[in-house]
Amino acid sequence: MPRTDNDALQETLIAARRQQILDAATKVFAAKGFHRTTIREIAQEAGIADGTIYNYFANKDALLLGILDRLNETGEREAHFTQPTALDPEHFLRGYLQHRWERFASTGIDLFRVAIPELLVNPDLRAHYQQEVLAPTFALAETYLQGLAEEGRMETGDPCLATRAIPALILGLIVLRLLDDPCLETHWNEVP
Amino acid sequence: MPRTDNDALQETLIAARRQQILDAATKVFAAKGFHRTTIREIAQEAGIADGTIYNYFANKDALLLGILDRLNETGEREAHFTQPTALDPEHFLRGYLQHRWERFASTGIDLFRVAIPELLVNPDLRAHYQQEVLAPTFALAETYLQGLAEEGRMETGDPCLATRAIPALILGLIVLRLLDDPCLETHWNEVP
Amino acid sequence: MPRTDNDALQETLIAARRQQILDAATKVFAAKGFHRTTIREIAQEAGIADGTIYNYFANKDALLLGILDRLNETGEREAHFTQPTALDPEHFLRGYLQHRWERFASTGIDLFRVAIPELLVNPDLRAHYQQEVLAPTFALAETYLQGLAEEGRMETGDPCLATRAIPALILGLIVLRLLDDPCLETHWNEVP
Amino acid sequence: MPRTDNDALQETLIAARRQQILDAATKVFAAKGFHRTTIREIAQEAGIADGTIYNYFANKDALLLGILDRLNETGEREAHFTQPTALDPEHFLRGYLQHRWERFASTGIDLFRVAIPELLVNPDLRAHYQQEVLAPTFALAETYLQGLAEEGRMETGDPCLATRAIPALILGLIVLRLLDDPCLETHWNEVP
DNA sequence: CATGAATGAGGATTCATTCAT
DNA sequence: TATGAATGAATCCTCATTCAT
Repeated sequence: MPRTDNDALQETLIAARRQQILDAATKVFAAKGFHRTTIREIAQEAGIADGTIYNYFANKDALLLGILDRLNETGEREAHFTQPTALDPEHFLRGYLQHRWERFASTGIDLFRVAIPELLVNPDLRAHYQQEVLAPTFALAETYLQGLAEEGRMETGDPCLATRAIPALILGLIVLRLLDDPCLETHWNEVP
Repeated sequence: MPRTDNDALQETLIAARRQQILDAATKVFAAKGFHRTTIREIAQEAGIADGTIYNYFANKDALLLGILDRLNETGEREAHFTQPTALDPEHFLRGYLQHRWERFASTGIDLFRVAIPELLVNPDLRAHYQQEVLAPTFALAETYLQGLAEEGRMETGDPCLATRAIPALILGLIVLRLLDDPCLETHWNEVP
Repeated sequence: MPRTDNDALQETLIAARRQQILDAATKVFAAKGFHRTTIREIAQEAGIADGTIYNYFANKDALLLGILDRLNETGEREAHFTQPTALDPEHFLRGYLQHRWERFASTGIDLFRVAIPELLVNPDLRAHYQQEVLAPTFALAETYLQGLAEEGRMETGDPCLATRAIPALILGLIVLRLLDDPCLETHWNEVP
Repeated sequence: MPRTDNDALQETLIAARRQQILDAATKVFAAKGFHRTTIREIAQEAGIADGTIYNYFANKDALLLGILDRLNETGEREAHFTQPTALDPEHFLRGYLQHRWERFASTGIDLFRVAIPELLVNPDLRAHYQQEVLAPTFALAETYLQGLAEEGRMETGDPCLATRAIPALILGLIVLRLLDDPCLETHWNEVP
């Protein structure tokens, strides 16, 4: 099946090039901010020509969207919540946090530095992210919490605020860390 | 002493004009982001000419610094921590939070939308803010906590992380709120 | 009335600057064609900075529109047709042609070199010009012709085609001239 | 002679491919104008890859030249003028016009839309066309007219201008038509 | 001090052309 | 020959900043 093989190879190459570009973009965006970064800088970081970027992304904004999509684990996340209801809540939470933490703490922190500023400031991006990522995630979490509450395994409060507390704490720590808080930089791994 | 009177009047006028410009800048920055906002837009919002802004601020960045300085309550804050050691910790904390909350929840949230993005991304600004605001504040808080711990009124843990927890939670909630989380928008006032 | 005076002066200055820019644009467009002309070249020809052009015209296309508007004499033209019905048609036609000829032959030929190419090729521009200039002009001419026909002073044919014949001839001569026909260049003034 | 056969076949294929490309180019140029048309659009219209075009034409300008050459009937035309001197001028003219008309009215009008704009604006192209096509054609026509004049079969005037009149009229009508004159669109076939 | 026209450096984006496969 | 990804020069336009009035 030469056609199929070729197509598959093509897609692999294209995906690889896209990743290469997004890696470069993430690095430079994180260092200088979205707006202060020029396409040329990204291209140089990626070791390609300016124009090549536009063979893979429609424009500079699309680079940001591509980066944000890397934060999307919505699909994966679902699995986490539905699997292990058997465990007691505390253990589950601890395990869940551990997982998220490792993921973000290591590779993801630069993604945050890139994503948060633009999300706060760009309404379109914000709406997109809210719909595609945050809303579904919190919906899942609320469902999960309600399940626990009905089983009496957890004190009920406002499920809405309850669900937000932990992510907010994490998010806040991340932001503080990104603000160069020296204490958090030192103790980052003890946080969980 | 007419000179002095005039000078005083002058300074008042200058300060007023600066506030007028910063108000306009905050409003537009919050709506469109720092980089997407033009000096002209700020001038129009303030009802003055473009060039006039440069009579009060050296450049566009200085507007941001001016806005950030409004977040500075370091001086005030010191008073809070030193005053009421007598009260029991929980009450104090609750009262302190209430105060901070009201302040930020109302007028301050837009300031955050302006400040956070640039702080995350602009190293100079970040260093400035870290030194001038965050470090002293946390230092005070740690001192306060240690005082409590020594008096045995509070379980000791890592003072560094402990101090960060509450601000991080608040910060995280603010960021989530700024991400248009519908739940937080609705329940914003019940958060504390 | 200082306000009024100032405003009037302002408008004069603005109009003058616009003319200055359009003059430069016409010259360079005619020499190199719309697309091969850069904004920088126009600015240099006009002796101003690149950006200044954008204080007076929204974009490069607007320069073209501005130039086309100079071809608009629709309002004036109306006067021509309504005035002198008394004269016999041949004299009128001759006089009318003479007038148009002098106008275009001298200053206007470059305008044509600029306008025709883009009109032929840019549908939006074409629609605009057809509606604003050509249609009204021909409508007037047809009305005029019909008046003559009813008075029996002229043989009737297809008024539509009849009206087009003379302008088409002129237009064709202009185009041939613009194609560097040596004969027409030599005898240009004898054409009428 | 296999070599020769192959070569002939090759040339046929090459010519066919060139025509295919020029057809596509004419279509897209006429719709969007030379400068607004990209090589990619032409390639897509022709159903081939971008690069393939460069195996048949040196560059984008060469496409235009190729299209213009299709307007060249100089060789053919010569035949027309030399053949039928016997007929009386009016009949000849009428027949000649009819022929030219049918040719241009049907397939050629798009060629004009492509050619005229660039001819007006591109000096090199203009010189080329003037020398190769217009000058010889008019020379022939003038010779023909002079022949008629000498035979006394036609009133003499300025032969130069006389020769230009009819082509100019046709050209003008074509341009008016290309400007979307509704009357001419309707009555196009009655024009001659 | 206020104004706003002028400036021109800077940057995103396009696209003709090349060339390795 | 055909392909189409890569290239990078070229250009329109924006906008922070200046300065004469």
